Amino acid sequence: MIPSTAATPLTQPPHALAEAAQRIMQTAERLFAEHGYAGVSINMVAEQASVSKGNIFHHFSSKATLYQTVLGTACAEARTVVDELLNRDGHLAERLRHFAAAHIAHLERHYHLTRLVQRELLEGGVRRGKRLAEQLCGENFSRLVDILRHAQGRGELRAELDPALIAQLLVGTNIFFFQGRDMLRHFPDVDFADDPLRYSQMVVDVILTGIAPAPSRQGSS
Amino acid sequence: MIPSTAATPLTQPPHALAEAAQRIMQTAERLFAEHGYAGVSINMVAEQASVSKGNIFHHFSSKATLYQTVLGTACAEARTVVDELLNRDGHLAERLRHFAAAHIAHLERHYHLTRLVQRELLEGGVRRGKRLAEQLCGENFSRLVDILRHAQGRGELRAELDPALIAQLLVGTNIFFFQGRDMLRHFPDVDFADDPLRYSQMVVDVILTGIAPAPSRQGSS
DNA sequence: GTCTATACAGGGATAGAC
DNA sequence: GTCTATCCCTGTATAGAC
Repeated sequence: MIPSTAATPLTQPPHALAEAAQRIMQTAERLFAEHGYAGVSINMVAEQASVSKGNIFHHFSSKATLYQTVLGTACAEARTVVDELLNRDGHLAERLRHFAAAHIAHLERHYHLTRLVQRELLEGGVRRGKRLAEQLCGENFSRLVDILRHAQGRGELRAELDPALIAQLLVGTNIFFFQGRDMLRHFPDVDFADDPLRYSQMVVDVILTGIAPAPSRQGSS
Repeated sequence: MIPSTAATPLTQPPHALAEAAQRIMQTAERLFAEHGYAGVSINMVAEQASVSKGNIFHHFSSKATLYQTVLGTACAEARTVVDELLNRDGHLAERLRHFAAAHIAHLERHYHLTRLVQRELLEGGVRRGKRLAEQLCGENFSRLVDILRHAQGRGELRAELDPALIAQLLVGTNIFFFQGRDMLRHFPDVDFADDPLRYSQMVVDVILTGIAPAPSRQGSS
């Protein structure tokens, strides 16, 4: 259970942070992602960041503050990356393919952050879910929905579909890939567990055209 | 970090368990699901299950054993439920609709278990991922894949698609729904966060027919 | 089988020297 | 700004009474 440290702003640019503080944060990000909040001790962080325990409390007033700072800066980073890849035009199919590819690549590149967010979703409950919604994903999600809605206006997306659902589907399938990966590897039927990009392109393909055979439509890709 | 307690059999029918032990397990299931392994103390369990701390160690030799026993019996339960709903015939579309509805209802009914498995996926790493794959989901997943493969043979499913991917998509979207729910509630664009059944039916609809408008196809449903 | 008492380790956090 | 020493609490686990 993470005690709420008043209303610390979630986003906090790393301006002029002592190098020790940055090492602490990098280590903490990794450890929190791997073991969860309760599973990480300050001792662990101190050891692996090669700083003293007291030093951590000097930079971050408590364990909870450290956690929230880590989550916040990591979120800020994600926002800038995801932000730019929504600005792009062309036909919806191409844009979604590109988005999915860039998105899953980003998730893999920053897999510590990915796991951290997955954990936060799981542990955060409604209160911290709101925080995430407003400060991490809200903007990105809204833009994705907007794009889909406009495409719908142009007739590139079935009118009766909820754009928000499609957005959730696009993002969720990618995120969940990494969550199920360790299990998927052990399913003999699955051969895409080690190829995120291929996975995401296949998913987009299904989302675009469905699974039923459509003899009267030109094959995509 | 959960120490591995040798090779305890994961499935363990609750035959002739003292009622105290059952209370302990129920409480533990809930607490582990909510707070994760490291976030739960034996004191907490003892308190909320109204048994003494020592009594827990009498029934379960350690915290790790308690956790694995909880996970194991919960898994066994899930297996029997999911098992039966794959036996059903008719057109693929109808079967999948039925499956998705029953599946998401099951996940909601047993949401402690759902969260527990989500956590296990997240924290388990490759080793425990294998365990989950073999003992919890393996059978069910294989059967789902088989059904899809047969449907593919009958031409109800595009030939170039990987059945395992579709299976992962069906199951994953439902599981992820509950994970993202607390965040989804706060997105103004989202109105399905409180209606799992509707969500799952919309998802199946997309998976079946895709998002692109298809004037030349009869509407399903 | 169940509970009480207790040993022992490790956690978060603080005070104060350098 | 950084580290050492230390406090106090909580957690796991055991021994033994009922």
